[in-house]
Amino acid sequence: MKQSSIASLWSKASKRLGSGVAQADEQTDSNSKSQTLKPEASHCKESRGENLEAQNDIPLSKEVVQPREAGRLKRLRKGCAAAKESVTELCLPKDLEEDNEAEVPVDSKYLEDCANLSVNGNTTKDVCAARPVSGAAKCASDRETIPNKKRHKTDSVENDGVELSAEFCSEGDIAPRETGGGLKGQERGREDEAEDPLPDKENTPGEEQVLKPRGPPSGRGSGMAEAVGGAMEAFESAIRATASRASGIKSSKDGVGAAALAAAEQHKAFSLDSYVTWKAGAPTPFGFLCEAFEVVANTTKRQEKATVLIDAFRTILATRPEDLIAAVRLTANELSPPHEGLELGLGEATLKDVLADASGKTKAAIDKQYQEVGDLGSLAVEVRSRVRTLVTPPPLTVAAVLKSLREVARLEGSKAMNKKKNAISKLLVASRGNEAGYIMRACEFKRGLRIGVNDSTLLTAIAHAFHLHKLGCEGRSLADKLEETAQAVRRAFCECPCYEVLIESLLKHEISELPNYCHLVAGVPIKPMLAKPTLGISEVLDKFSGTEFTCEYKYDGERAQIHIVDDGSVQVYSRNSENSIGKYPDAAEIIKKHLQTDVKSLIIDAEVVAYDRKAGKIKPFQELSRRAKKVVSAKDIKGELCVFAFDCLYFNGDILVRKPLSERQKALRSALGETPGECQFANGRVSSDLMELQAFLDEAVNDCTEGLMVKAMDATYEPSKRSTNWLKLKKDYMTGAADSFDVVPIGAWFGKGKRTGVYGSFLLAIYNPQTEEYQTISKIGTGFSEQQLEEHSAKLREFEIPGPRNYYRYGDAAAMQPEVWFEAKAVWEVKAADLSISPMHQAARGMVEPGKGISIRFPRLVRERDDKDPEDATTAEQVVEMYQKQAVARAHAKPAAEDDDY
DNA sequence: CTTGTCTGCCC
DNA sequence: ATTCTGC
DNA sequence: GCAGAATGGGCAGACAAG
Repeated sequence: MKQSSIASLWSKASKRLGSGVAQADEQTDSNSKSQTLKPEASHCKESRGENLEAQNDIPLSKEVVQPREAGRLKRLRKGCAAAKESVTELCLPKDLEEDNEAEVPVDSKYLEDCANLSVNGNTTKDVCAARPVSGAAKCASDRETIPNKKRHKTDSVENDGVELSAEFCSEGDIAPRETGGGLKGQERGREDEAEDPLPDKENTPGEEQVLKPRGPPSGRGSGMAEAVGGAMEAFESAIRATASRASGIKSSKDGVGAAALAAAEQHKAFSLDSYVTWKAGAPTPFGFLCEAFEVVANTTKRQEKATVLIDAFRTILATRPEDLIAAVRLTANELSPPHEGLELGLGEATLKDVLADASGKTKAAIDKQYQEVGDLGSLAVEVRSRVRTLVTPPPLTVAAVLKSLREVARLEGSKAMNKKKNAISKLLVASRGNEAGYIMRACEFKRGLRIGVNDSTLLTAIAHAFHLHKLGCEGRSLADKLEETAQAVRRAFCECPCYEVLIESLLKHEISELPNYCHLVAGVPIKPMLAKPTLGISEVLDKFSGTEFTCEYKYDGERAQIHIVDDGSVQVYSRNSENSIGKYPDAAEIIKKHLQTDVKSLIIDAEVVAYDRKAGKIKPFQELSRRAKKVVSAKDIKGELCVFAFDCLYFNGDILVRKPLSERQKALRSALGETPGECQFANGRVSSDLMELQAFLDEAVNDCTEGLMVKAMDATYEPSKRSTNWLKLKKDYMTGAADSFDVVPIGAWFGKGKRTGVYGSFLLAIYNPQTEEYQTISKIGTGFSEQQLEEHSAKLREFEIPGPRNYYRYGDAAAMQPEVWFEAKAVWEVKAADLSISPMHQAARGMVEPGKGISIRFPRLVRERDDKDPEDATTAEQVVEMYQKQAVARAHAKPAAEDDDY
């Protein structure tokens, strides 16, 4: 049985159904409606109703849990109550009824997947396969080598294989747990906290005893499903207890001090038994991770979030260390390291389709519910909770979920969307409790998991978990040691941003050896250093007073980290570590051509910019973005470019990241030569004189760049950090220096996540007195404080009209149809960086380019203009004027090569 | 075949 | 990209 | 100040729909 995970069943079913995948898929589609699930049995109704009642008040995450106004909460309740009326049915993919085997979480295919994520020749394979050496880890993992393995496997077959094929109502078991996971659970958590602020070391004894079905399986009956149901309650309570203990920690002003110390104390109370309620060594249940997510999502305290994750990871380390990579991947909300380029290919629209299909509701109904709930995750949980499945597949495991998602990502070709949708439905069908929600969120890569955890927090948790697991809580200054490990792990990840490599190294080797296995190397992109926005030259001088600094042009192109690997090959990586060699083969050639003779390996940081060599001028960003992403031959390349290099991170085996900028600049100049218009060093100047800097900034803007980057000469390169050692200075940050517009909000979209219940974005229009039209110029969604957003939402609600006025001009694409229309009343001042010819927006339509309007780049709200009427809004003519001014400025720019005057 | 929608990734 | 917010 | 989560325009590419 090579692949028996839930996801792989699809392909098996395909084979059964027909000779080819595509054909099978068609059949699946046409059959799916007839595979409708049994309507809920009437005897279940009551309990389900209760369940719903409770659940309505229990959104998945904190954003929804804590609406800022009572009104919003009311709306939410109302929405859910309405939804409750509807009949639901779940349409299962045809093959599911036979999907009753145990999942095999770490099978050979999975190991292959790991191996494919090789970095730098080091595959993950050996490590995945290798057994952890360290003490506690020994107890767990190997089904092959660990003595009690055989028993486990047998159990697993019995439980998963036989029992689950029988029809039974697992929801009955799961439902109360969901209730616990939601609002009631929260209240309970708070009570615990209040009554029992000091943790008792035994960890919620009563509940735990009841809920912990360890030891031999309790017969073939409830099997795995029940075990996991029980387990979820158990680790839920344990995790909550952890969280509430951690919440007692007070942060202190003196740095690492009190908070970290208190947290360190907490770690000593960690008890594996309170978490592990599934079979020792068995695959880590996905529900376990979701429960941790839930608790993490429900606190805003960073320390508390970390503690919960640390406990979860420690548990995995102690029971099934090979699951940690998958758990971390899911927590990081990535399918693979970014440079692997694996994409899910599912977004909001398609996921809503999945929910519509699964619930038997119309898309419109789902839309409406989504609008009220503001989160596809909670929506999925809700949908799943009142659907009864004929057959309940075995519980999901962490490894199986990740594997499924990766398989979804690999699906392509005609009908791919249907296949993807089916695969997701299958996961949803197999989900219990809040799992459906996190499956959904895992699919929303754009938005992330939204539990308040990103790389930085995650890395800390990984570091602490490994430290505690391997080295225990011993030592006098645990907090300091933990912090030390965290720093080492963060640094390792910065230089080698691949969780697979990181975790394997930590599993396989001593923590202290991490730098030997996880370090900067040509061929693996590192996270680029970022800059802080600043409001003006005086702020820059202020921040850098006393330090030497340099100013460089901030070119408006695409960030490119260019690697020369030892074998002479060249790679180009984007700001987000995507491999973009396909888009910039010419940049790679240019760099090759400019290498000095003794360059063996190199990593430079640069901006590639669209360029007109004949005119010797920089072209706008939009030109660059028109390039094909995958150039087949040199003739496909659209437009010339110039590489503006500004940093050097690695040179002939020397890791320069930790050296000061001054030194890195020298290295850069010794590694590369210059040719104007092909390969240049960023135009820079060293000065601390306000007037001189002002002049340089003006020059930069005149030369078609965005402004200046200001960098401390003695600073190291801080990967992925938006450091105050790099400041960016753009004209549009400075009040008065930016283009601003007085615009009229004529429509809006409902907000998601923490903006649930208010509008999330607005459609803005300028006024055209000639045509007497309001013409859209952009949407806007930033620049509001929460309070402003509430106020504006409330005010505009009064101006709501059923449809657009006939004097509104807006694009006819779906994305340009607001969910709500307004009378043209309010006037807002909006700031922007640039104007562009727009395929969507209608401002000054036809006045610059036939059939096209004008739009703005980086729009943000400045303030409301109470003093203006809508007819006083910026006019089409004024927009054209601004656009022309910008175009003329570009036309008059000096050739860039000529100002390289230093 | 063309056209429109969705997604991901640049900024 | 820009911006706001709780820690 | 950090870390996280809201949100923008616009492009290419992949599919779906017609």
